[in-house]
Amino acid sequence: MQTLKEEYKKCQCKDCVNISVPVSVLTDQELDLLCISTTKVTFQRGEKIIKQDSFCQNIVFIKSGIYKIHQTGPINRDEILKVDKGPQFVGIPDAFAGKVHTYSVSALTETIACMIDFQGFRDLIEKNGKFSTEILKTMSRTLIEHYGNCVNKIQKQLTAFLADSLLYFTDHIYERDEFEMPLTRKEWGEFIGTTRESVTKIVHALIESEIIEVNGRNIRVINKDLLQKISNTG
DNA sequence: GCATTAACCACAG
DNA sequence: CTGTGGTTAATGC
Repeated sequence: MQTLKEEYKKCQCKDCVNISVPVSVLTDQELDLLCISTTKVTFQRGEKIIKQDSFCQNIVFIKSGIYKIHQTGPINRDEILKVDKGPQFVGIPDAFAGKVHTYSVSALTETIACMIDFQGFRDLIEKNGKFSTEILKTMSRTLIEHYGNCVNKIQKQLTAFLADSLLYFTDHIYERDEFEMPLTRKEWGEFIGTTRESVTKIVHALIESEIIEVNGRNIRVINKDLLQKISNTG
């Protein structure tokens, strides 16, 4: 019987440095429930955290690391729907919508993920209204983001949308103007809905215009104002 | 018509 | 995995 007690002792959710807003409103008892339902796993770049078309058993809290959410479409082509970094929940919509994952989540850098058993998670949703509200808030935010992103993608020309992606990496992901692009050219193309060849060509045009400097995976934005302008003017 | 945008293809580091 | 160049199709003056 020491097992259960040990489990409780080992519970780290309470002291997690990446604790999310929803989890911060849980009671001690509920935190224990969360811990029992959670297993921490580390993923290397390229490894799938959630696999499209697989049985949906848990939702995932990305503790740290950069990941992509991607879906294989009807013509066997992968489209990257979102790139983001922890801390963040992923996979919640699938878990509540059906039994099967409709998209994959893969690590782009080393990623620490907390795999949370769906039953346990659902118990918390049903038990704690404040927790549910916070989860609903984060889900709403990402949904609105997706709407905006979708319209951008359709209306903007490629150069503008690629500029968007650069600004997304500098301002949101890395919060600095020089960074190491976690996507290959092919993935970058999948991210903005184009081919790797087009990415190469546009990137070169931006280098020519002295808007960015590129050294392999290393990218440095040197004229953000102009980049912003390109992003705005379709 | 002519120019621009971007996909597709093939070949080469 | 990337870069390059040629070709092709669609769209817009």
